[in-house]
Amino acid sequence: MCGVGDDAEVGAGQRTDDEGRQAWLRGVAADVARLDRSSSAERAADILRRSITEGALPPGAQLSELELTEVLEVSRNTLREAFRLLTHEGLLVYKLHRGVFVPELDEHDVVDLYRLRRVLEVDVVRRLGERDPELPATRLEPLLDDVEAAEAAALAERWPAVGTANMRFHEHLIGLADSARMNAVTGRLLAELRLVFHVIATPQELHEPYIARNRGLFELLEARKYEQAAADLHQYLLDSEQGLLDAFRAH
Amino acid sequence: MCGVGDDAEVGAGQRTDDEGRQAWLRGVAADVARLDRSSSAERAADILRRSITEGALPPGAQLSELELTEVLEVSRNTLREAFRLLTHEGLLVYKLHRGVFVPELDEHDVVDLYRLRRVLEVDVVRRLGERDPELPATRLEPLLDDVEAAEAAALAERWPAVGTANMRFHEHLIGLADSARMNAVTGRLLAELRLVFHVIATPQELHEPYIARNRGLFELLEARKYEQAAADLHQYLLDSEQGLLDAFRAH
DNA sequence: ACCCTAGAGATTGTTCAACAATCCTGCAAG
DNA sequence: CTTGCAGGATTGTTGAACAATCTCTAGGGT
Repeated sequence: MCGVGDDAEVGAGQRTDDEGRQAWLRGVAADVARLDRSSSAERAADILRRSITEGALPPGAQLSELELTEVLEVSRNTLREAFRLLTHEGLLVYKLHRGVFVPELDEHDVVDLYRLRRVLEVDVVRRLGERDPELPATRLEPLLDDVEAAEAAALAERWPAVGTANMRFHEHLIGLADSARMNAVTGRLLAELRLVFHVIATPQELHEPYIARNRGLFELLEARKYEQAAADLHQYLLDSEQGLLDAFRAH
Repeated sequence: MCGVGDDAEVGAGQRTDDEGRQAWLRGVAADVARLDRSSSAERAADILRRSITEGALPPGAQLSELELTEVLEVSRNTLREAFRLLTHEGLLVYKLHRGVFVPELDEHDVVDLYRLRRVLEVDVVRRLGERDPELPATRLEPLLDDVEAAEAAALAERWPAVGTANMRFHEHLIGLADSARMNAVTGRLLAELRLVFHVIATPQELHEPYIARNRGLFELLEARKYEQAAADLHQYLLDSEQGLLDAFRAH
């Protein structure tokens, strides 16, 4: 999920026939990379990642090496490699000679995370207008999918699912910039944010207001009103930050 | 260098006597942390990091496990842990079942890196004006130190040293935002950029023009002309990017 | 009753040796 | 020229062992 297929980057720009072939090649390459990845360590990391992001391992929890080697059926060395992977995604922290823990983020971290979010997301949207080939409509499709997924999950009152759909929306938003490094930063950023969500008791109030705002944002992008979209997004993120901080102070 | 002493953050603001003591305590704590940290793995990573940033290990080079365990006198597992550390700093890349390599960045990467640089640095400078307590003059001292270091190194015609001083300048610039995550992102970003410098044959033309511009930037900050500083910095980074790309195309 | 110190037990940090899986090289066959 | 197949080298993973450090508890001193 983090840095597997980043080095493909084919230098496009040929006949449409070749382009189709290139796309197919990239697809296959991505599939292969997904199958034969570092296996044990990454597989263990995948399981732990899900446990953390889904809240099974709450912030503050310690991860015992001995215990997890038995559960995950990997050796201690491999497990420690998985720990390192997650550490650099911000999902675990090492305390020397004491072990690994799920980090406990505080209000200061929320402010820090949103500072970075605002800078990146607002800039991406604002500069969408200056792109050389006008943004093709197909690029916006993933965003629409996320909006609709959030709306559907809200109808079913599955609020955690709403949260992940909202996050995917912002991930895809950053993706429009075609910047591998922005994607990486955003990936880690949202992972940390997810950590914050789990100490909040009321997921509904936290996520529900932003379903409609995401759709509004999508429509502005579709209409190519990038400046207004950027302004909206800026206020959106300020509100979201404030909501999180308020929920935090309610312990 | 990446995630060791991030959790210190002493809540400053006392009498000058206490402040001196606090600073001293922090210094000692940092030294201790530097000594007894994860030891083997981080120590090995330090050596490798220097070898890479100083160009002894050029982009494209493969790092053999067997060879390095003998040179660094650590076990293979510890060495692999060091590899992981450097991988997430962007100084190494893993290729499954093939080993670790010093990444070879291309023009596309340069564009990507500068895209992110511009967003972050320009935003930091622009928002310096809105801070609650006006920026104390002492916060700018590290920047002045870097400017003077670059000027001194230029007089001695030590161009690589000029490059590192310039980078420190930008690192300290980002530091003014007091954002742990921006600092982390910038650290990795500049490390990757340093990688690019090593494939360039002419360090002088690359670094010299920016010594004076750094001083100009510093003076604008000192005069609290943040908007103009941001505009200057934006153009500065565009020029720097163009210079790098030109040097690149000269093979 | 309180503080400090020492030591036992548990956990992590590191090393070593071995085996399995995969990649690269060169060569022979079609 | 391409394809298929050894053989050697390198990486991926394991398990056991020992050293270093932390935590917790019990005991002595004030």
